[in-house]
Amino acid sequence: MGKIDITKVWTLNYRLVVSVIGEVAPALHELGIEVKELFLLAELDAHPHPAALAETLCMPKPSVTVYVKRLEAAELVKREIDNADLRRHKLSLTSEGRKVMTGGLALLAEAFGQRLAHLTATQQAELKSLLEKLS
Amino acid sequence: MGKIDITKVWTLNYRLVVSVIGEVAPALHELGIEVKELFLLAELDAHPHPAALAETLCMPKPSVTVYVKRLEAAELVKREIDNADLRRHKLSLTSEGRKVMTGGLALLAEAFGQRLAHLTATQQAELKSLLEKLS
DNA sequence: CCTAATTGGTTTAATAATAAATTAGTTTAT
DNA sequence: ATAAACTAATTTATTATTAAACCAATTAGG
Repeated sequence: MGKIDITKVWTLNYRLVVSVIGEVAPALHELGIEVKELFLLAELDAHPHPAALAETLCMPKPSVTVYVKRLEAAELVKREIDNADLRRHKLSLTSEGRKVMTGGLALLAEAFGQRLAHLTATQQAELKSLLEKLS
Repeated sequence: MGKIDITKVWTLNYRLVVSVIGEVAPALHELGIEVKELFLLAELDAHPHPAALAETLCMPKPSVTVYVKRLEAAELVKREIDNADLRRHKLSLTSEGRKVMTGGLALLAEAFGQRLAHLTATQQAELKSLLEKLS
């Protein structure tokens, strides 16, 4: 069992990710959101404050500001002051926002699922387990 | 063996990718290149024409134009007319460009390798094999 | 209590990325 | 030959992203 080529593994995975994103982007655009906005919506329940979203999504805070502004203008996200800490903005999905998030994740799952379909159920579970160990 | 949650697998993997990129970006910047420029350099031997790079890297052609211009200005890439098809630009790494590419990939391998180190050699090989099936 | 240091978020100013239109060269079919 | 269709790459004009500087609220230490 020789050492694996790290760069090769990286490249395989990176291409997988960018190609799925490229595939899904036009359909998301129909839904009215950008790819990163979907990722933000998807994390909103778990991380309802801009700073936490920036941290989780590995993006700069000003980017979160911009996305949240747009999503708020589109009435997919609601912003309130957090009474526990008046600096914070407590974000939440509107019901329309939740619908768009669900629909967007379905599109993503469809595109990524087409790739995963090349694996057996056991292999899919194995992949998930390996990725969990990498976190 | 129930069905796996596709979105969960996606999220695990997406975060892995963006966090490795975020980790490597500052070091690459020291080297004088951006992350995507490294990916472009790394594909240059295999795909020496802009259109092929755009296709392989899933990026629009004008982006390739911009990156190649910068890399050429930095003397990391050389551009020639392809005598077999005069519309084409045949790109190649300069010796400095190859050095930078090698150094950049080493930084990437270091960062990604730290994650992979959470897996045994067998698991790493398994991951590689699964990703190959997904291509 | 104050003041300094931190944290949360935004704004501004600048750079990065890209869609749409364009130019240059090639191929195909008369 | 030559017009039409096609392919490679670039340019232009616009939008997206972000670093740096900022303001407001909070917390920690005298």
